[in-house]
Amino acid sequence: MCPCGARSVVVCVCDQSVTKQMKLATWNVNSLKVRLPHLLDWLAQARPDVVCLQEIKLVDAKFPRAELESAGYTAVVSGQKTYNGVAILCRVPLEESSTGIPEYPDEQKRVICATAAGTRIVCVYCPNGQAVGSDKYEYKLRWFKALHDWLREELSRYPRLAVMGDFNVAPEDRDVHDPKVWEGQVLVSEPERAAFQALLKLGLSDAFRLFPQPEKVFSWWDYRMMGFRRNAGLRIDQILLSAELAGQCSACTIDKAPRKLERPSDHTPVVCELELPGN
DNA sequence: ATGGCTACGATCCGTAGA
Repeated sequence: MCPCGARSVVVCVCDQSVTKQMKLATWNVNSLKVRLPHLLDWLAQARPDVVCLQEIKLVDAKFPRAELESAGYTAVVSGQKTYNGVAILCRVPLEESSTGIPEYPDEQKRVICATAAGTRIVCVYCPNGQAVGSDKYEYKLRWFKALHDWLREELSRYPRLAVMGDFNVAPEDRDVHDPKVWEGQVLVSEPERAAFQALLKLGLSDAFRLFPQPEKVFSWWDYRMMGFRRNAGLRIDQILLSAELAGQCSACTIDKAPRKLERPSDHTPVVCELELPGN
């Protein structure tokens, strides 16, 4: 909005200022090969400026670069066959991109970051953890510690920082359709929630909780047991914003529409809007 | 009875996801 009161303008005729919006999104697509038609439709409809993708499940050579370029997006990719794989799509050029957590060697492609118009974007696909106490659960907790220590550095370097992705943690009971059923399970266990809270303590805000929200809004629903129809979901996909970006955030929503389509991903996009000061 | 989908890469079942 322009200070003169005009809404939804990039350049207002009142000439008092220039207002720019930046729309950020994250979506675990669970196979980019299968979901490409959904993604292209959603990009055309939602028109986000930056999109973080997780579980693309294909190698860089098979990334559908041409189709996404035709849709107006450049991309940086860290792909992997069958499992994991992340990418960032952007309507303006991406700079300073890198992959993985520095000093945390990992075969699994879970992290990619880049700078878009002066805003640092970190795309994460955090480990699932499989079951509390399993080897994969221990890996998840170690991985979160490495992410935490790295993000501390990244925040000091980039005051305009957004960490977006599938965190595989439902931060609070209100992010869980049935907390009794899930109590102590992977994705909601106390050590996982503590690891998520430690990220917030670095000075990041869960954008979704910056605003009043309806109850029982989730970002993932199990394919089984008619999870979506029963709204038996979890909010495990988040957008974390540094203080500077949180101050510019005007909305954060979860778009359920793609989850209603034929052959959907089990996750649906999380979106936030930034109001950038002009001039 | 502890399942139930979905994607993938390998077969016609196992692994993984969450």
